[in-house]
Amino acid sequence: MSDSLPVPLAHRVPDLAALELLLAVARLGSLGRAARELGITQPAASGRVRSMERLLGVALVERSPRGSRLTDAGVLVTDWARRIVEAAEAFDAGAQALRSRRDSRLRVVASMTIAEYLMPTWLVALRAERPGTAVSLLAGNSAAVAERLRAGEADLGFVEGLQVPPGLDGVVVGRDRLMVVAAPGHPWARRRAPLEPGELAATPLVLRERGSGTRQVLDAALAAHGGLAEPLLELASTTAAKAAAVGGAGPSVLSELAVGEELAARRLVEIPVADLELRRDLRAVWPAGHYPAGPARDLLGLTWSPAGQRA
Amino acid sequence: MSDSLPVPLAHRVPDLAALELLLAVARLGSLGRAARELGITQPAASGRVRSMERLLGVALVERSPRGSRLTDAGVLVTDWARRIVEAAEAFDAGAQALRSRRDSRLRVVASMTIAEYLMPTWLVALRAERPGTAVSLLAGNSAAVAERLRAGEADLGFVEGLQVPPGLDGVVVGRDRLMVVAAPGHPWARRRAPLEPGELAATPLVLRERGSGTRQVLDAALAAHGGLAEPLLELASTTAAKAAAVGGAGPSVLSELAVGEELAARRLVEIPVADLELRRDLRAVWPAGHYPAGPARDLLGLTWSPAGQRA
DNA sequence: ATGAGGGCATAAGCTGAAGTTATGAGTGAC
DNA sequence: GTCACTCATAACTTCAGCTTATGCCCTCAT
Repeated sequence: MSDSLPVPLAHRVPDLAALELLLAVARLGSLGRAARELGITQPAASGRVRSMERLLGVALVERSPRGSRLTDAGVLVTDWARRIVEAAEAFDAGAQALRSRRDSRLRVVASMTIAEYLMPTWLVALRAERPGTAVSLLAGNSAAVAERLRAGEADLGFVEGLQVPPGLDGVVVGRDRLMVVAAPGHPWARRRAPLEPGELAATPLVLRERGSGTRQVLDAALAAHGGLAEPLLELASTTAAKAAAVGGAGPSVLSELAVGEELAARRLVEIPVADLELRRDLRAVWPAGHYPAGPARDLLGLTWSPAGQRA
Repeated sequence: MSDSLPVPLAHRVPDLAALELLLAVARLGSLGRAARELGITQPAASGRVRSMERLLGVALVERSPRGSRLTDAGVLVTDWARRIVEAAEAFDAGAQALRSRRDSRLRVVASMTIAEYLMPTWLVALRAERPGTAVSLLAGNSAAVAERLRAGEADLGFVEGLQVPPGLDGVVVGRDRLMVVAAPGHPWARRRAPLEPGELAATPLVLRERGSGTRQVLDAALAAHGGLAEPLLELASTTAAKAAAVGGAGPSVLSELAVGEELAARRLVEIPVADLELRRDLRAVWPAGHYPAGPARDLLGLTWSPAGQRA
């Protein structure tokens, strides 16, 4: 009767190699071809799929002497697997940029929020379009971004802020909105009327520390409504603030980029606020007068229309 | 000079167990505590983190005699890792529902699109709110969903369609929009003026097969504009159509749910169309007169406000 | 018909990654 | 000074997963 620890996720989900193989089988229609593509032997591929089916308790692939097709369940599983693999690709692109510090053809500096939530996608896109461009990524606040660019230590920067830092030129590549969020159990989640700005300002919140971009925007927006109350908690990272809010510590104000997953899974709910503009621009920036060329221009081109603009 | 095969992703990205460990270290502030939480020994955790750092070529954790904190790079990597782990959790929730066919407390039938793109998130949310609810999931078209519900073989269904199937009651839980998409290199991607419906109707497209929900909506919307031209390709799954469009076979019309990732990464771009309503409702449905109770009601409650409504 | 080729499964053997236990060393609290 | 906590290192063990070698099944071309 061991009250055993919860089985870790890794023991219930096939590993990346297996998921990649499944995608290859779906695409190529044969275990053997998929095996060749991944550089393993056919029996290895056969075994991987079999152990994956055993793990999941569902038949995924219909084998026949003329090839293999996905079963109905296999189609679903493969689509879900694709999500994991895509997240892994983004991870890889980001990690590679963290590693290649020096001698990169493109040196990027970005604010934390952008580096966390947007950069991996951009890097994947860049890799697809210009394979072999070595990118290095550094994260820091707006001042640090500006500093590095002016010192010639970076080719392209990204900041979220109210205006372009002095000495730099830039273009808006997207917008971000701060949202008031709370755990679904919080009283605010059951309100019918939107929150009044004054109410928000007067309530102790879970916030990032003073000096963060998020905090600055919020301070500015609430200055006209009596100013921000003393925070309930002051945390050093977006993730920590999010975790505190999910855990029910109190309402928080976070970037919509940061809470997409939490909203979708209902771990947080958005609290509408009346008449409060919490948008901020996301900008690509570079040293004044030096419009990006080469790889920097390639990356800039990728950031113009996608994701961020939808809101 | 072996022109070696590309190194598979799995060799460049740490495995799930390592990523989970990293998240635990970030949360708990100590390798040992994280190890205990995952049911392994401290040296094992220490080794896992070390090999992860070796793989990525970046220091992730700052060890000290009183605990461990993430480095700057570690914070970024951890946030990227969280995405992978969340995708894996969704995968697991979905897979578990595929497995437990019989003797489940909640039997769900859903259309393919909903099962693929929305159900995993809902299941994760349900698991968080009502742990231990055994769910079984079956996917099929609208007619099959209705059939199972009427036969009492399922407790709750989800369909995307223009109206509620006969014999069922339902509520709208979200909306979906079909989008015209093309590879970034396609001439339509460089248009300035939006596409005219007549133009769209007259162009051979990459489409799902006749009978799919997507195809029906498109047929109906273009009936007034001369009807759909003979398709360029007719494919059996959304994924196949998406892959063909990404590969440049031609423009396609797909659910916004299906193409989020591709748009963000610029593998596809949306082509605006003038004056064409391609929305469709996503509905939860149940046998007429039998409003869901128990676990079915719990799940229904989760689907009401999140994701789908934003558009 | 019959052989070639592609597809998959099984069996036997090997290897290495990753776990365990056991231990030591640094740091801070009391 | 000792206890309680951290983490690192070393030696040993185990087992998952690979490879090679084979065999069967099916289809298609000769």
